[in-house]
This record gives sequence, C-alpha cells and structure tokens, in this order.
Amino acid sequence: MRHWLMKSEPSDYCFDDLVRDGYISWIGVRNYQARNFMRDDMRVGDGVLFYHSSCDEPGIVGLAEVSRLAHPDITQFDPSSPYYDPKATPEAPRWVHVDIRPIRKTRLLALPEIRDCPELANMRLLQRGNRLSITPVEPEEWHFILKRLES
DNA sequence: GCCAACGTTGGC
DNA sequence: GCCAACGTTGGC
Repeated sequence: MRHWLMKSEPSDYCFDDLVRDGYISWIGVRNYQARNFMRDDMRVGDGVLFYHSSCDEPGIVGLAEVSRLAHPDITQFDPSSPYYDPKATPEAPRWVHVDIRPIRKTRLLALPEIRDCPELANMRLLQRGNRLSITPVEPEEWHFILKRLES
C-alpha cells in the first residue's frame, strides 16, 4: 500500500465537505504527472493525507483513502466544463481520476510545523518549486505524520 | 497582490 | 527540437 498527499483549496472543497459527502471524485486534474500517479500507482486502500492549500493556514487537515481506481474523467468531454479538453475523446480519454473517502478529520498539521520536522525534510511537498496537487508520501513520512497528529 | 517556479503552447 | 511567451500554482 502506498501513501499520498492530495491538495485541495478549502474554498473549493474542504475536508468537512468530504466527510459530508462520504466520498469525492477527484476530477479536474490536468497535469500529466499527477494523472500518472492516479492512473499507474494509486490503488484502492492507499492512504491519503488531505491538504488544504491556498488558504490562511495551509496544512494537513484529515486522513482519507483511495476508494476507487482511476477511471476516465468525464468533464474532459464536456464543452461547458472548465475542465474540457478538446483533444480528448471517449475513445482516447486523456484524463482520469480516482475517488477518495474520508477516514477521519485530524488536527491541523500546518505547513510551518511540517517544515520544522527534520524527519519530513525530504517530503515531496516541501521540495523547491513543487506545485503538484498529488504527491507520493514515503512510508516513514506517513508513519511520522500519523504519530505527530496524535500529539 | 506579488512573484518564483514550473508546465504548456505554438511558431519556427 | 528549440525556446519565448504565456498561464497556473501556491506561499507569503
């Protein structure tokens, strides 16, 4: 089982929304690296750190898990969608998404606190210029964060 | 609002 | 294939 960090802007969709909805289809990813993680590497049951970005207090706010394998993102075919991709066709879909479901809300593990942990210094999230909305989390990082969230 | 960093586009 | 221009991300 792998582990992931997934970013969402809470003004668009926050962890409480995920708890309310029971699951979310992670549509709208239009970056090839993030797509490839979903398509090639994400499996049902993989752990997910739910991260709030572009907000007052960026950081990890909850735990979730992958609940459905990657499948075509239908918004790519919809000319009225902001995620429309004229080069994608149902015969040759370009974009996929997984679903995730909530495990539990956690305390805020804020970005500055993450930065202050030497154990997390190599996190993909912290790497210079990283903008990926989906990044892998190493097992040691995952376990450290889970322990840290309890303190 | 600023701006660094990065990805994508498209002309050549 | 190169690369300038442009758009987006996301912390501050």
